[in-house]
Amino acid sequence: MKQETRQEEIIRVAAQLFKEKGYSAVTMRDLATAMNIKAASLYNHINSKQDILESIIISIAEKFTVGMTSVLASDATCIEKLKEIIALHVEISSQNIYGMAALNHDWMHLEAQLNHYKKLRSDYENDFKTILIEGVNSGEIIDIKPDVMMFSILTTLRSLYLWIPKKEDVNLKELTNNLNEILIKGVVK
Amino acid sequence: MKQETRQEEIIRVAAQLFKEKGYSAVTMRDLATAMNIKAASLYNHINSKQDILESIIISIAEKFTVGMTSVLASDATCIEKLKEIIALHVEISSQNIYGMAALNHDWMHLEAQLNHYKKLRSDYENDFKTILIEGVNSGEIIDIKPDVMMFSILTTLRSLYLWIPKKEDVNLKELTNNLNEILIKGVVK
DNA sequence: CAAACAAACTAACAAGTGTTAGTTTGTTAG
DNA sequence: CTAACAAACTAACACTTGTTAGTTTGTTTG
Repeated sequence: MKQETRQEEIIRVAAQLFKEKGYSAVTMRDLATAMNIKAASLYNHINSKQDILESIIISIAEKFTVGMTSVLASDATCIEKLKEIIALHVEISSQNIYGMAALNHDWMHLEAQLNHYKKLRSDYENDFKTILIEGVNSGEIIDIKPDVMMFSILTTLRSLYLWIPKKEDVNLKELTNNLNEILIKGVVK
Repeated sequence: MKQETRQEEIIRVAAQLFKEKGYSAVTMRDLATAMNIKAASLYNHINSKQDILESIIISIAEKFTVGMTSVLASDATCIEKLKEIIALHVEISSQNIYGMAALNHDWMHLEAQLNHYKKLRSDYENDFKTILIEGVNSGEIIDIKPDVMMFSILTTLRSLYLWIPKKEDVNLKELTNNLNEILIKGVVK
């Protein structure tokens, strides 16, 4: 277990605060209080409030990009690729609960990195859609607008952070299995 | 078509701004600029920034409560009740796209009405879960944790505002049908 | 011991915040 | 015409914001 630097600690605590109130509503004094120091002291470790947001969001967004690249590379069936994506979201969300909140709620407050983030996101969505379209063409998947399917599945996966149990891995495996059932086969018996 | 009062106009424009940047990041001067007046002039029509947020969120939350009450009253099957809930979300979301953004992102910035909102939300979720549990008991619905099913379906429905087409009603009917398929029967063929 | 460093501090700033007070303007009703 | 009113304005307030400058404190290293 690598020791956390003071900077990483600040970013981690900031993400927790961002989850509760959002980036804009969290002040540097709030963050300092949570760290038990004064606001000015934060600047010994970080460059700006904006930098904190960038660190949180971009690092997670890039994890998704890496994960999607590996899903695309596999020669699994479309349904299996979907399951891999579901597992990817459960994995990343469970390990970055607070960061996922910032990614979902506060990406629009990015400045220098806004376009970078947007590109990562739209590439990800395009890859996702491509997988679905292949499934439709091969007959694996129902012939409904891929946009709607992607939206439906992806918004559920993106909201996992709101809901995921911080408990043991057992529950995460079970959650993944349940999501596989629900998102792919639906809820009807 | 009832004429919109100046106050309603301010609240409508505020909701649009809130959708883009969130409640905290929108200043009264931003809102005033969007209305082509000075910030102080807003206060001839509204009491406070907080009041605007309350108007937006509570009015929509209560629409959902009313809708759920009517779903519960029907003697339809569980699957049909689910479809009614889906239709309810498409209806309310399409008519309150900006307001839904505030409801989803900024409810935590409510002050006096925070507890009221939370109660409406948890009652709604309990009613939703009750419907699912009935479906599981009657064998209509797969036997997976109702919490996970509710979470999965409800987060998709709650995010509709991000995605709904502002186009014609035809598309809304089609969207509703597609969501019925995807959320209930899944995407697999 | 002395030098170096990490990490805290106090004090302050310029800009921005929601909001109030009091006033002006133009339109509507008696 | 005048009284009433809706709706805008200017000016200002007390407070909060992110951030900088310069300093102090305690620990680690040569």
